[in-house]
Amino acid sequence: MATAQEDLLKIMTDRAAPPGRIRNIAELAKLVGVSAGTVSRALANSSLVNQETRERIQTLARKHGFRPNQMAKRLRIQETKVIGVVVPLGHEQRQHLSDPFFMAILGHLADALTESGYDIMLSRVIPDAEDWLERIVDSGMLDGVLLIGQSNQFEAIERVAAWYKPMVVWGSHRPGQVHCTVGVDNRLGGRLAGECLIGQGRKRLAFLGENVAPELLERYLGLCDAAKSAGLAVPLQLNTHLASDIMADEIARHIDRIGAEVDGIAAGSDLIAMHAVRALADRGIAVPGQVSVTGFDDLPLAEQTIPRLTTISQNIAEGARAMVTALFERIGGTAAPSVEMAPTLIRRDTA
Amino acid sequence: MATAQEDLLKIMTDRAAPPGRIRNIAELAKLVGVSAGTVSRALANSSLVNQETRERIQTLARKHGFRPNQMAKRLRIQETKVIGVVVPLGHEQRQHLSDPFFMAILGHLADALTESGYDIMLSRVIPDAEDWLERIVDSGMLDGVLLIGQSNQFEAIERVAAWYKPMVVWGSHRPGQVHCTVGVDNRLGGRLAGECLIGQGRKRLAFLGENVAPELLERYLGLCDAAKSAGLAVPLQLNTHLASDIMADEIARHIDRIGAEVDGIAAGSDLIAMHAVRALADRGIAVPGQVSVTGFDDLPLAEQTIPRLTTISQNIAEGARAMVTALFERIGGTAAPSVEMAPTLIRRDTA
DNA sequence: ACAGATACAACAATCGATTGCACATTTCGC
DNA sequence: GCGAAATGTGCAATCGATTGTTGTATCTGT
Repeated sequence: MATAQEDLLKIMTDRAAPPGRIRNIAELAKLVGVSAGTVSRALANSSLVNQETRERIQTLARKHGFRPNQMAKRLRIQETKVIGVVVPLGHEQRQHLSDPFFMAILGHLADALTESGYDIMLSRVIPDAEDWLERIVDSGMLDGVLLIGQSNQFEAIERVAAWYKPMVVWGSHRPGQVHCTVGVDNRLGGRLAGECLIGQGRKRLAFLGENVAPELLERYLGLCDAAKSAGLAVPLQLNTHLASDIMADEIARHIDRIGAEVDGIAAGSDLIAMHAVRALADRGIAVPGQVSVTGFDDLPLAEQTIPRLTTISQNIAEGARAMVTALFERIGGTAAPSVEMAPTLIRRDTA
Repeated sequence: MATAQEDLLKIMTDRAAPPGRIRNIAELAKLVGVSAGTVSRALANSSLVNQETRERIQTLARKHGFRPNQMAKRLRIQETKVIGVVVPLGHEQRQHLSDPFFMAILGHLADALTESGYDIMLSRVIPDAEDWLERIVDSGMLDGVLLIGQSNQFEAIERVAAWYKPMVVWGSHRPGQVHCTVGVDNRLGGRLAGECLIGQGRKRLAFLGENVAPELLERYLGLCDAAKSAGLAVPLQLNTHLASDIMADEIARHIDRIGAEVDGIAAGSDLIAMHAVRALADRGIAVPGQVSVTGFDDLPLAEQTIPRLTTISQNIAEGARAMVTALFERIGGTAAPSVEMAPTLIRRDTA
């Protein structure tokens, strides 16, 4: 006696396999009256099989809604047409995948990859295990890997890059590194931000961000460069987490604490800048009247805030294209080099 | 004589397979001196194989950095542990994957799915071919599918849902539909927005959005309900595209055209609302002084704009969880029903 | 009419893992 | 010391497609 649950399951299973449904090439072959090999070739439109038979097979396949199993195909072909897009969250486990910078670049990557017939496998990895990257790269499911950000995993990335070539990383390029990166010159970017602030007559600078991820560290160093050139004191370094929910509070506390000590803030990202502007506005501090603020990234939303964000542009679209191009070259066997793009200052309303 | 290119290729290939590298279970088996089956069981930590042998195999595997090919495993197991997350862009081909609403929900889905040990395959589909969804569902690569939005593909979704059960869709629920949706009551949401505007004394309402996707249409109808109840004229329906770059211009033009005719704007999404506020501010029209604006979605950034957006909250996090829960039930064989969540008004600064 | 070329299609190996079944070796009870 | 149970391992089939090789008609030219 079947239970209601079993009945339901049965119904669902039956539906999932309606009477005429063909599950694999062998079944279709039997139906048509040819061998599996011929069906395979026919579906691939190979000229090795008679035009007439080919069409007969194709229409029958269409009629029954048959599509060859990709898993099997890819196992055989040894090519998956899947690219892994990975966000390592080493130092910042609470950072969310919905981080706007990540999402912006993911969008462009998705566009570029789908156009080339690749699928995207998304992983948000918290590198708890030592071999997190090896596990991804070695899974046999991916033709290549794109890493968004280096986090604090520089060594792990280098280790894998030594033998796994089809991998491109968004981030900073250190001299002598093995892995292929695409990114902007973060130090120059930081310097541009600093020069912009200094150009507005700001003298007491601060950097709002963190110093674990190499990218952000470099931005801070660039800011220091600018301050030094102008004969100003070393800018403050204020740490914030990158998870959007706690970031707001942290920034608010920073603002409360530093108060009038600072008149120019270079934020590590647009998101951080937005929170800072928000916190300043809440306290009646005019931006850019009393304090100037710069962002970093030039996300689409930097233009939509009120006031509009002055920021350092990363040209994310171009960066994504560069990553994909480099990756394809590497999949093809060419040792594509790293790309470093020049950041530009986008002057809007906050500085 | 090898060319430089070939040399490079050779070097890279060699590196990709360092001397001691094990490529499959058979090789490892030979190395250990047991059969492939035993290795497979050992790596799965099966108690069927002697503790000692098991450990020997495991340490050897670790030493050589061997990891079984997932593609082969999944083909055999008939379970992929991959969920497809698909954005159909039927009526709005230019809409970008980086649409903030999509990104927000994707982030939460990614969190929920990775926690349960599933990978995510991302597809941004422009449904040109009739059978786009069949192709995805039938690829044999996915254990289940999550669709973000129905676009104008209601029929295609219904057709597939008739036989493919492990699929959950974010969107509106029409009476009698087969496919399982999770979403808010969009009509009620529209009504709430309308009531909010009317409560501020607004009398000449407009809806900014489009009327092709069922979700947005329902929001407009809800707004109409509110207007009718209050004895006001039928609200204007102003179409905009959803691609962020053209949206800005379109909205600006709408604002220029309707000018003083309208004093309350219910936007179809937070993004649209932000652009509207921006356009109004650019023209010196005070928000909410002269015109009130409501958004829809309650994205994280709705709270970060200045002024903060008054909006209808979708509770995206909860929605994402509901989608994943329903999907898992369906994968397990239970016919999980649709979920309709209640939207709530979040009163901030723009209305 | 016959050697040789051409066109199709079947056969079987292969991709790399999993797993039911059979078989061999201990271990144990009595 | 013998049969039964327990334990551990190997063999071979299987998942579903692709593709090199082989084999058989059919066709071409002379």
